[in-house]
Amino acid sequence: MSTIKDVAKYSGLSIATISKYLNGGNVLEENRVSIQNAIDQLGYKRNNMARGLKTNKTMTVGVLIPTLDNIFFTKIISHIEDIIQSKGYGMIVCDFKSDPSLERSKLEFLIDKHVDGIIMVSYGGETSYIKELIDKKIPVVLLDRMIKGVECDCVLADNLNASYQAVEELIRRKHKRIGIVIGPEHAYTAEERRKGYIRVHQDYQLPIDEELIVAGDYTVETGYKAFEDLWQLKERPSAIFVTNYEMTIGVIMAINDYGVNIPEDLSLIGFDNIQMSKVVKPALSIVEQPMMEIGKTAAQVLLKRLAKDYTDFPEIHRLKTNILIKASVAQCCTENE
Amino acid sequence: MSTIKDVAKYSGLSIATISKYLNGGNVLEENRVSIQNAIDQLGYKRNNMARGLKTNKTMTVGVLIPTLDNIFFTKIISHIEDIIQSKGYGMIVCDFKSDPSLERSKLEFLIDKHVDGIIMVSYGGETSYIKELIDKKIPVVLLDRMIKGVECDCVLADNLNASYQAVEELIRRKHKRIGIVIGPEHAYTAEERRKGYIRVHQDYQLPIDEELIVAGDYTVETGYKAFEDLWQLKERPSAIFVTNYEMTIGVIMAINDYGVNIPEDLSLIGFDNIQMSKVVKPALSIVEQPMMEIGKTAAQVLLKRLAKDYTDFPEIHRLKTNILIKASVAQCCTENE
DNA sequence: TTGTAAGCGTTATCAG
DNA sequence: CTGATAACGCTTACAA
Repeated sequence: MSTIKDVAKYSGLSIATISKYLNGGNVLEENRVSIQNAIDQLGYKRNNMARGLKTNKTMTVGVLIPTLDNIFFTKIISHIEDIIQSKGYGMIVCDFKSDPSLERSKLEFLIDKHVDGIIMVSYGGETSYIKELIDKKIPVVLLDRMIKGVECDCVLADNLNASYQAVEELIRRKHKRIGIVIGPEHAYTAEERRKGYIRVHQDYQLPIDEELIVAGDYTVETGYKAFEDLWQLKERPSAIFVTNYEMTIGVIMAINDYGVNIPEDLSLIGFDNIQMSKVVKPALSIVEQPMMEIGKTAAQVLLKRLAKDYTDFPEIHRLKTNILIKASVAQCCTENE
Repeated sequence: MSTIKDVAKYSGLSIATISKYLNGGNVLEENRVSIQNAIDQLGYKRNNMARGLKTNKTMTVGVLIPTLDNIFFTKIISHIEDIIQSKGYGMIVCDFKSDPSLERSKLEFLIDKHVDGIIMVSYGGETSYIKELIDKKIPVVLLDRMIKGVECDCVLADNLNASYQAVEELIRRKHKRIGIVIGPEHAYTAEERRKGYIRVHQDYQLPIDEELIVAGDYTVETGYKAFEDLWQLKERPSAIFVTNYEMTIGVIMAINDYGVNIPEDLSLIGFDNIQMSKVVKPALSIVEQPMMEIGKTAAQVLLKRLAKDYTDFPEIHRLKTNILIKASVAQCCTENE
């Protein structure tokens, strides 16, 4: 591997001049040519480690997500990669197996790797993490969930309205007993989605039966179980809204096992995976989060901070979701009225 | 951030001694204690960039996959991350949007980032890439597909036997006209799966009708279209084997649209996504690739090379697939006999 | 505009 | 076992 020194020798100029050229400084046209020629001949490539040592930049951003098994997150980071790579940044990916206790050590790993910035979704929600990062002057963008009591850039879906709209579609179709499968109690997303459920009931002056609100922990298994809980109620719901992808799968598995007919016996709205919605029969209605927009926005905000632009800090982007109503939703059966 | 220098001052020892301690050299017990104490007090963390400049290692490995939208690849890299991180390596992820023309530039990006090793799945299959890497002494492990004419470590599923077994299950159930939806012509995986299909037909002395072999390009759309092609045949197949996940989705969508009953009208075996197989009705039979094993094995082989251990080079790991027969497969309808 | 030279924080060689 | 000291390849004052 050739170095600047080699290029200097080859072109008969000094190291400093080469460096200046490399960094876009002013160099005599004549010299530009001979430097570029030397670079081409030698196949010179700048050594990013040496550069980083000097500039204290690695040109990498850390991406910390709960799991790589979930298309919601991988779609997002796919778009993050697009954006940051166009600016020369690489993306070091860590997942913490959805285990908040791993979150900490993975974050530390990223910091040890001297990433220039971090995009993360936090399950732990500990404010101390972020404060530390801010101390170290490492820009952070939070994804999917805010952390209470911390000033931090954040990009997420408008979960409250997503939930509101989904349930509203059901209410408009005369459903009165609407089950909702939400996430774990401490999760920000779950709280928002619960609020949406409650608000739309209030707005339409429908009673709220706490029995109909079942919490899972965003896994397939708890989705399955949540359905069972709802289905064994004395007064069954006539519709169910499931608030994440994994639990939607669990619910559908349970529905198949219990021989429930969709939408005759039950209307169903799921979450997040547009592909699956087309594969199951009847076609599944879903609430779709704007993964691409989330990823791109997060990357752009981080890039902005990386460029030392701290205007509008903290930026909170609450992106609109999209709802697709398909055959899995029908007018409510009269028996429930 | 404190440096070795600070630790040296604090402990009253020299930089060289601290460095030796840090790298596991022999240091007087007395000094060990005071060094460690200094480190703790100062919160010293080794600067990996400076270290890398010296050792010419970044402690990162590049991972290049066709797309982050595909659970097959993301599951694999999730396990890669597990293994390499336990050895202190970070993972820089790039996807090339399934576009072979992007493959090259992404690979270059990774090289520019000075990754210590690379795990990649190549669609382009250009031997020059790999040769370059070998020139640069960067270990590479190929995933999912071999590249003809290149000596390189490689980890993949035993596609030929996977295909053989799936079709064999169908043959055992008296199917005689078995459609197969394979990948694009130049793809290694597609060729292997085609070979399996042909070999099992030969072994069971069944005629091969080329009409029944339809190539897609591993996308949902071509899966849909492949089904249409098969279904409009004068003599329809009584069973279909689809050889990747995306195309399986496409086929199921088409099956739903065409109102085909599974397994009465058609037996079906899909590929790769175990979750989906449980969600659709009737339960889908699938061939499952051992993603975890693929990821872990690839990471281990790379780690071995990174440790300068070149025994058994090149290692080819052809991992066994698993076949799950569920309700989507039935005995052949008599009408086709 | 160009060149000299001093670091950035490590590792590694070689005396002591 | 320990400590000066010279790299590693680059950026950046500062001087010419």
